Amino acid sequence: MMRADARRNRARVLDAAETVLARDGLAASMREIAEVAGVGVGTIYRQFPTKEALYQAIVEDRMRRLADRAGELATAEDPGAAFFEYFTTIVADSTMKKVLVDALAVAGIDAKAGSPDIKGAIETLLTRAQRAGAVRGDVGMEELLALLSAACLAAQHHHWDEGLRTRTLAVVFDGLRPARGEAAHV
Amino acid sequence: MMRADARRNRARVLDAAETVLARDGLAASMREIAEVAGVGVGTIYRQFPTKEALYQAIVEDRMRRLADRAGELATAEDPGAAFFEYFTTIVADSTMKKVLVDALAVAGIDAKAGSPDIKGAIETLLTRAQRAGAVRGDVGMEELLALLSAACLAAQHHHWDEGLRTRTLAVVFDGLRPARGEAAHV
DNA sequence: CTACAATCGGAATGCTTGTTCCGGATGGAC
DNA sequence: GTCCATCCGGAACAAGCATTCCGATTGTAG
Repeated sequence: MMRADARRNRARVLDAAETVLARDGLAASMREIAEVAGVGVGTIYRQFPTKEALYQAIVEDRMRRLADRAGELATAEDPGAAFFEYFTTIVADSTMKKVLVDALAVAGIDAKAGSPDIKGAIETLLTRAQRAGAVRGDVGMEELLALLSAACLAAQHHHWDEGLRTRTLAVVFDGLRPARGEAAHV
Repeated sequence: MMRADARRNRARVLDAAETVLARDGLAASMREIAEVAGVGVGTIYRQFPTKEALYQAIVEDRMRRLADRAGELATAEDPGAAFFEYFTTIVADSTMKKVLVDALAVAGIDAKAGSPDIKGAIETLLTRAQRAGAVRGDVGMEELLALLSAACLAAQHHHWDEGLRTRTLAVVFDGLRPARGEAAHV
C-alpha cells in the first residue's frame, strides 16, 4: 500500500505536469514541473522512472478520455453531426494542449501500444457517418487521421482562434462530405 | 573582399546546414553541421553570428525559391491547376525539409520580416484561381495558409508517402472547390 | 618571397538538461 | 509513544548544447 503522502504527491505531480506540458510540450523541464508541483525532482522520479514515462502517463490519460468521448458519440442519433463534432472537439482541445499534439506527432496516434482503442472508436464514428451519407464513402482511416493530425498540429503551432478554426475546418469538412448525388452506403 | 577559403567554407557550411537541418530541424547541433561541412565550429560563427542567423539564412533562401515558383505559376494558362499544383509542391517539399516546416511553425509564414513577399505571391495564385472558378470565393488567405501549414506540418511529422499525400490533399482540394452552381467571380 | 591580416580548428567556457543519490523527515503498524 | 520502512528535498553528477577564444595556419598584396 502506498503511503498517504506519496499518493498525494503523485496527484500533485500529474496535475503540474499536465499544466506545464500543455504549455511547453516535450521541451518542458523536470525541474519546472517539480517546482509547479511544489515537490523536489526526486519525488517525481520516485513515481515515474523517466521523463518519457511521465509524459506517457499523461498522454494515455488524455487518449483514454478522447476514446471515451468517441464511445459516447458512437450511439448518437445523428452520426454525421457526431462525427464532425468529434473532429472539432479534438482540434479545439489541441489548441491548448501541446503535449497531446507532440504525442500525436512523435509517438504517433498510430497504434502505439498502451493507448486504448481510440483508433477503433474513431473508425466507428467514421463508418456510421458514412452509412448515414454524411461523409464520402471513399475516405479511409489513414486520410482521416492525417487530416485530424494536421489540423491539430497547425491549431497548436499557430494558436488558431475560434474563428479561424471554424472557417478552416469548414473547408476540410466540405471536402469530407459526399459529392451531391453520391449514394449513402445503405 | 572575402578571402577565397572563406567564401568556399561559407558555401560548405550552407550546404551542410541545409542537409542536416532538413533531417533534424531546429534540434540539429552546430557541432554536427560543422562536422558534415568539414570545418570547425568557429568557422561557422565567423559567417553567422548565431544559430538562428544560420537558420534564417537557409529559410530565407527556401522562401525565396518558393516565392519565385509562385511567381512563375502566376501567369500559367490554367490558374486552377497552377494553384493546386503549387499547394501540392509545397507539401511534397516539406515532407523532406524539416527546417522549412519548423520555420513555418516557429517563426511563422506570417509576415516575418526578411522573407520576400511569398504571401503576396500565394495570394495572387488564390485570387486568379477564384476568378477562374476553380476555388471557392469565400476562402481567405488566413484559412488557406492555415490549411497549407497544417498539411506541411503533418506531412513532415508522419512522413506522408505519395499515396497518402495524394488522397489527403484530394479531400482538402475538394473542400476548396466551389460547390456546384457557385458562379465564378467574373 | 615576405609579411601580415584574415581565417582556421577545436579546446575551453558556461549554461541547461535528465537523472542519481543520500541524509534527514515522517506516516502508520504495533 | 516507538520505531523503521518509506518517502522527501534538493545538492551533485554527467552529458549536451551554443558560443567564445586563441595559437596555428594560410591567402594574398606588395
